[in-house]
Amino acid sequence: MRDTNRPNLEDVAVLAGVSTASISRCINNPKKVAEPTRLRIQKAIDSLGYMPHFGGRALAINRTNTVGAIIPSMENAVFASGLQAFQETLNDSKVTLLVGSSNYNASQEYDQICSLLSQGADGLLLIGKDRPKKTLDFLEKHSVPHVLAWCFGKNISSPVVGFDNQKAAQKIADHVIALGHRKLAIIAGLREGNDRANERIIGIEDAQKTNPNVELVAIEECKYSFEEASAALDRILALNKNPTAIICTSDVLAVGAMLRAKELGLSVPNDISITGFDDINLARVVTPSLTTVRVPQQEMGRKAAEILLDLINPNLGKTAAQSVELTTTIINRGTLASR
Amino acid sequence: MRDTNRPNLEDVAVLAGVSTASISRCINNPKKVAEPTRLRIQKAIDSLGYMPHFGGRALAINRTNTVGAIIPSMENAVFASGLQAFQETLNDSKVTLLVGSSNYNASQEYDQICSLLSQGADGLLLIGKDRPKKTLDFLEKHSVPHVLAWCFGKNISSPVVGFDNQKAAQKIADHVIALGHRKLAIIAGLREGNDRANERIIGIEDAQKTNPNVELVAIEECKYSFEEASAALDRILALNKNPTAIICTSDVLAVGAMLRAKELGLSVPNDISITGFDDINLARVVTPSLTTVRVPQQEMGRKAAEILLDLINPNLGKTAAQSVELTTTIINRGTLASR
DNA sequence: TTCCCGCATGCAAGCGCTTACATATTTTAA
DNA sequence: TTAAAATATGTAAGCGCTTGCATGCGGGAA
Repeated sequence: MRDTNRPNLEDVAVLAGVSTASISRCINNPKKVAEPTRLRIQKAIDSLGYMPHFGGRALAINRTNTVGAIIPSMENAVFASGLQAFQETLNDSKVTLLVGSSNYNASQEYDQICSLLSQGADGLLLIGKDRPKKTLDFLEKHSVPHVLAWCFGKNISSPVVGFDNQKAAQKIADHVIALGHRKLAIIAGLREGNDRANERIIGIEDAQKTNPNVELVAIEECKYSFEEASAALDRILALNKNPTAIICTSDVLAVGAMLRAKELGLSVPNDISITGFDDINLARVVTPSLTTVRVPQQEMGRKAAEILLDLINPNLGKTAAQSVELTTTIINRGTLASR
Repeated sequence: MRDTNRPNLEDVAVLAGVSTASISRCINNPKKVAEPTRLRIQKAIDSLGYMPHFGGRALAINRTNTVGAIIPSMENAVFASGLQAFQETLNDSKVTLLVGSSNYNASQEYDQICSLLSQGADGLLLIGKDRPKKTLDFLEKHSVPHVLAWCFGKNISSPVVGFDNQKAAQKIADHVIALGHRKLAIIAGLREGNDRANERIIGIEDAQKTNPNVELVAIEECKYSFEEASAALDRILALNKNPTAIICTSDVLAVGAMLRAKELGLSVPNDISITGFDDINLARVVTPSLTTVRVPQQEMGRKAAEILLDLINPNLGKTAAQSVELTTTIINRGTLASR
């Protein structure tokens, strides 16, 4: 079904009085075509407003210069700036980014993977390292170039760029404990299919275990929204165990808890300390501002792009794509007091 | 260059013992193929892990079932939930979304448009209505189906779904004035190439003009970041004109100003009132929470998707794609006091 | 029995682009 | 001046998929 509206190589060729091959060369490898011809071709292209047809090219070279990223959610800004950096780095190499979101759901992620690959994605950025065998097999079977981000670990067969969630969580918990807190509670994202949430919880538990006089009075899981975090705080308080600090595995949760604490007339951090995770914009804005864990978002995005590009372009002697571990930093602000 | 890794229709056809045509039909129009055959084909597809090749299909039907959206920025959450709704609505129709960002820059937007169309986008979502003639001509020349969002207006040749920024800004300004404020200042985004910022300023000016005893002491433009808004507030205060209310054309700016006011020991809203625009998450979180203008983000996203889908699928007698005007609401919270 | 109709399937062209190979032209070296 | 090499351009096949048309088959009506 020829689209008469859209000019194709043929049209340009006729107008420029050369063959389609020359046009193609002129576009992809200008030095292979003589100067005067190139000028003539360029003029024809401009006057027709010609744009190469993506599908045609994809078919011919079996490559799309497109990669996909599947993030759990676009809602909270957790992945935004990492993704932005990812995209910018790709753009520098003229690679386009396709974004999908999985809604923290493994089967939706699987569907998105299929969809993005059908779309022709040459490679994929995925968040986290735990996924169902089905997904893993699929990636393997089709030998899909991919990078995992927002996590780290040995013995992962895919290249990874991120940080050790468990250690990072342990670090902030240790910090809280060092300040004298002895009764802690956790508000975390749903662990199901979310290794980051899971590892962060484990990290906090690790910290508790190495300090026998520290008690972990509650672990509440909920979705990443203010409302759910509010409710989680209510549940924790209803236990009457009086934790002095709530360690949240995400800033969104921490802020939700803060909002609720304020409603209840509890002072943060005097009555109760709260810590976050991620250091998104929100953290700077609440009062008092949130003590949290800064995650190297931009660096992850950039690095992940570099690795993925390496993976896709069987490279000019460049070093093979390597996993990289980045570090997190505790950002001390106003929601964590000593006891 | 045959990719031997990836199975194609031929492979499936051989395995299932039918022709490629049947496979194709089975995928696109299952009822055209007999039950037993379909089962056989399905089995072959599954066992091979076959996925249709996007480029091949795009070439054959001249359609990609992909649309592009170009938003000014991913940074602040201004467009996030609108985009999310847009995407979800598209997904329901099995259409994929490609996202680009223009960085509030007309020429970057132009490049993105080219890039997305090259990628085969069947249609485009664009933010705002003012753009250079070059861009307009391009869209026209290639008769690109597109929808504009986040704005409204008569005499726009493209379908639009959004609200009247000028009226909305006038409304909040009127509201501020009705509360007794007589000296106002504005912190706005950069007008250059940003019709929303521009119209919002004009709307505030309109309100001022119809109230002769109201003075507009300063209009400061800056980028959408806390830091820039802080600086803008400093510049306004340095004028020593003592405005009692700062009307900001975005929540990000308002929050930036609030943060700075707090640093300066100014109480909001007692010493100075501040209003925002957009009603993003941030607005609920600051203390006091931000009085702002709620923008029907989700509805815009959804509607825009519906219209775009209409435009792309020359439709089954459905009504032609129509512009729709949505309304904004003033959300009274804690940063606006009466005088 | 004959004829026709509808259904399931196959055949093959063509969508726009790239590229190996062939051909024509120019440059260089001897 | 001539042969060889380098350069510029054209020819045509093929990438994977869809679809109009042709074919074959079985069942009902006459």
